[in-house]
Amino acid sequence: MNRKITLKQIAKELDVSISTVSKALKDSPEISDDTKQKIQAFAKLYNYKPNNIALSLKNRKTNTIGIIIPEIVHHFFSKVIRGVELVANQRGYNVIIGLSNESFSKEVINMEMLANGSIDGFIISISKETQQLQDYHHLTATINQGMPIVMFDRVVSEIECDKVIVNDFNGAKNAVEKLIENGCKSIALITTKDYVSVGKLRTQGYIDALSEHNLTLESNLMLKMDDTLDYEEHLDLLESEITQLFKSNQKIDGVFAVNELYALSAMKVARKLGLSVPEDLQVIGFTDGVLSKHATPGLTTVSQHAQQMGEKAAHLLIDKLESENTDQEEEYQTVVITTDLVERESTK
Amino acid sequence: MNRKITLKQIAKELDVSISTVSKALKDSPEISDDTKQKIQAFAKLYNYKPNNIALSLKNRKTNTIGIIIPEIVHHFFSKVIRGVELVANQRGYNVIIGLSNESFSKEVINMEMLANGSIDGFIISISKETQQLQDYHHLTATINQGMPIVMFDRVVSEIECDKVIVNDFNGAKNAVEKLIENGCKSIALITTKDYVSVGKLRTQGYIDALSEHNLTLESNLMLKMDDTLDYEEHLDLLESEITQLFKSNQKIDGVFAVNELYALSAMKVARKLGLSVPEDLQVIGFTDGVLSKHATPGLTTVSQHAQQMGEKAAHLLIDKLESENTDQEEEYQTVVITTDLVERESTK
DNA sequence: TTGTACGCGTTATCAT
DNA sequence: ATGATAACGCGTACAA
Repeated sequence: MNRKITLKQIAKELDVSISTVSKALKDSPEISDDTKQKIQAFAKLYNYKPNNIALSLKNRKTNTIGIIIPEIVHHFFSKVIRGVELVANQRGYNVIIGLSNESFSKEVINMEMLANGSIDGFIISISKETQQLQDYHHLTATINQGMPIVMFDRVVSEIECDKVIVNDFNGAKNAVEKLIENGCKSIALITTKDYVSVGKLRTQGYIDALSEHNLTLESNLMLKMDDTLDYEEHLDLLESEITQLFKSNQKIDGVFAVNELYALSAMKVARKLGLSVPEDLQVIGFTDGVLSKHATPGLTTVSQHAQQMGEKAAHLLIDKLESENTDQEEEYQTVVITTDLVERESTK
Repeated sequence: MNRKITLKQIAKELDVSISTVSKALKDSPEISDDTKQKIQAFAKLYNYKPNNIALSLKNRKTNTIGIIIPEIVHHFFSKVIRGVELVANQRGYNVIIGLSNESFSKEVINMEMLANGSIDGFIISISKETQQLQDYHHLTATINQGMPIVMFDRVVSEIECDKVIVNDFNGAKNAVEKLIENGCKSIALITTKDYVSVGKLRTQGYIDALSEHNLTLESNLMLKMDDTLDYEEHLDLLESEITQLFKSNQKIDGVFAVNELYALSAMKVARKLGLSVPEDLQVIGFTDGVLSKHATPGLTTVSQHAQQMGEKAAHLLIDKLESENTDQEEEYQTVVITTDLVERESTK
């Protein structure tokens, strides 16, 4: 068991001072070639590596970024993490994760835990509960401590910081316009309750698309699901509500859903009711998931480019961290990632 | 901008010594109630929290565990992470992630980066490339440094450490036996090349099940895919190979696949060839993914309980970390998580 | 050319 | 009851 070796131990072993060792290891011209060689050889032999914690303490910089997300078992978020990790690694940073599990208190606790020196900055997408409570004191507190934050996807206008979002409004609008172009006359919307920021924007895109094409907005074509239930419960309720929706509005020939699960459920219910997709009913979902690709028929989706969002968020954060010498110019930017419509078999 | 306050600053502000502040904040009986109150109130006001990095340095303990995985955009691994994070948080630890992206060198670099003081121990599932190269020096080096490792899923017998695995052999065997019970006479296997440890074990389970039930093992019913290609390429090749398999062996009435993608592809190809599942062909896949549940028909699977694996791995690691006072009794355990057969519509 | 001293923030031990 | 000091591991300004 060869515990990690320290400068001190090398110094003692070679009978020189600690600073001599330190300098020798970074090839300082102050040290004679002789001793340099001796020390470097010894260090190599014992595989010396400086201790990160000591460096962090000394430099007041951990080279670690924290990412706080509501859920990790979710394609969108895991892709974002991949993007963050990719860029972080390239630029010499580590990534530490905190899961809020959609809970406000876990989000707060997690952030406080990490903010006490463990990391240099946050990348965060807030929990549903936080969005409902509209309590952002933990975010402002963190920012006030001089720790930069980058928010992504679920973003809050009250907080001043860098943000990375998707053009939810336009993405949704384009999707609905696609349905209209494809001949749909009666398009249903399946969305979440309004407090979820992204759901709201996508709903607005749907509304605008309809009105711009002179289609009347019918409130009974808009299904708003409560997504605070657990998965199974949610799924059951979802299917019964969609069944209800289709049965009481037989003219429906298009569906726009704000996420993958809703879109898939719509297709499933359609099949049960004997409607064929895309002939009788065309479906588009907003998502970056795997299910769409493997569904039958393949689901046409609005792709969110999650990994790209993660990459951009990481760049923004690290840029801020590494320019923090020149403070005062508190210029925050909001980067909008453009969505793409990925056409599969659920549309004509 | 209220930067984080330190003991030193409090001491200066209240005109006492640093150690007085430190003691007062932990309610030491050495300090008079008067000063304690004063100091505690002040600390509360400025929201004092001890700096984690300083504590880590002093205690030589970071209370952080590192998890190294090949890929995060994968249901199995993200569920494992969720399990690890859950337990880690409960027990006062943070989690830092490193992605190897199935590359040996990235795995090594990541581990070295974290091993220099950033974390107390590792939870790891090694990359395919590492399995191929059979180079485990980074693992032994880490262990020799006194840093505990827990391996999960993709495990190596040459390395002595705690391990968490799934009963790949039995899970596969049970699945194939299920097919046999359901009347299948000619069961195909879709698996990976042999160097992937889990694929090997599952293949062995298939072989044993057949031989125990006196079914002859036919090598042309065993399709071994090379999974080092990229996703799209892999998928295309997969489908053509499966098509080939089905066409040249028309008697096939059952398929056991070592992962979700292979099973789904089998169903897809079957549909194209006009075979109906489960009437003409029954399919079971080894997986913990989302696709199975939402496939049509729903795919019967061998569930791996990924989250439970993560939880167990975290407990093992933390147990070891917190008992390390009493060394010498180097007792390592291998925990086997039992798989379940989740029956859906792809079997009778 | 090498070594000493200090500081990063904290706690524990040992004075006063 | 309070304070000074050392130590965790490192780097660097300054002294020898």
